[in-house]
Amino acid sequence: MSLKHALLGLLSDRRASGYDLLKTFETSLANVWPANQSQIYTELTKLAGSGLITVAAEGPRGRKEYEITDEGLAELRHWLTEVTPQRVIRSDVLLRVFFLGVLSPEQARAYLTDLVDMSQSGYEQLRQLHDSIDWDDGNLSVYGRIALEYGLRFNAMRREWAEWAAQQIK
Amino acid sequence: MSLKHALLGLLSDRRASGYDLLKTFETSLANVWPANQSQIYTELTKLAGSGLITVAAEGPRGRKEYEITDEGLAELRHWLTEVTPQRVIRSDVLLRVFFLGVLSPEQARAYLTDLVDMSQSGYEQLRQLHDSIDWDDGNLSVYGRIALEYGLRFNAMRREWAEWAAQQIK
DNA sequence: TCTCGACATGTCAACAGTGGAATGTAGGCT
DNA sequence: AGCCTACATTCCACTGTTGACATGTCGAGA
Repeated sequence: MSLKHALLGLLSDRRASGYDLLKTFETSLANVWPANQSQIYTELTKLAGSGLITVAAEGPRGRKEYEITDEGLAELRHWLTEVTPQRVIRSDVLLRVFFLGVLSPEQARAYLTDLVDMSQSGYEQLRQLHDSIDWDDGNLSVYGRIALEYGLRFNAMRREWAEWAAQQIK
Repeated sequence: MSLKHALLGLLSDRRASGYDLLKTFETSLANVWPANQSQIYTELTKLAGSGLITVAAEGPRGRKEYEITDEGLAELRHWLTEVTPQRVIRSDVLLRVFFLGVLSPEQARAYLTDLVDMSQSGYEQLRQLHDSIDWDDGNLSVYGRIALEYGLRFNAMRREWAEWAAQQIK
């Protein structure tokens, strides 16, 4: 159900078309809640059907600009404040760790050192992104920076863990 | 496709029935790859159909004990060594952060301090689990401890981040 | 002996997510 | 004028996930 709220969240900032939202998902939200084209258009139609958003304007090429309604904003606020977040995150990265015993110690270590690299490059990518944005002191900047900091810390943590883990294998 | 590999992984350690596997998912794998009963039974039937596992024995109450085949083991090894893990993890926790601007600063801060608590209790739960297990030096112990350590570090990281983030809000 | 809880499996509808195909338009460049 | 790219949407088939319902058996203890 989170795609719905991701779209409401983006539309709470500014009105946008499906195409605009698709671009936003490809860039800024790609690391948090990826979504593809078909999913976004389908969800927008559903959201408009239930009155949480409306078509505010139509443009060239059949472009439909959606705008959040009061009802949609209420739903977004409800989700933010009342709905308890999921406690579990499915992680195929970690799932593999449980079964590394079926591999040779060398192969298992290789998996973990690959994770070190993956985390390192993830970190650097986010660092670059961080430096390329000129942060003002608006809401989007404040919360965007907070989310980005999470990504940096997460990758740093995972890197250190994977380094430690590789050493644990005799 | 990871449920498939989770089941293969568990069966690579020892043969088990759907019911056994269900119990394992409820306890040890619940934090990494949750799965419910219907999903597990459906997947086992599919796996048996494609020859990756076989019914090795039948017991009382229609119990079917599954065993991994050589083909299944090969598939598991392939997944562990060749298939590159997903880079993105969907996180509704983090998604909310992007949109905290629609709330008052007090409400936004409350969300973050709730995350502090959630992370803290997650940490303590894992710490208890860690202390309640008597770790030998078998494969399952080695990799189980590594996975658990990940959970501890993750929760610690998230806690510190959420504390820092709450302070960023004016 | 009876009953109840744990054991054990199967099925189905609904929703969420993936990937690809199809279709067409507006505007900028040569 | 013609072409190409970016803009823009819709539909479809398939896979994965959730939750509920249905069904039945074994064994321990009252």
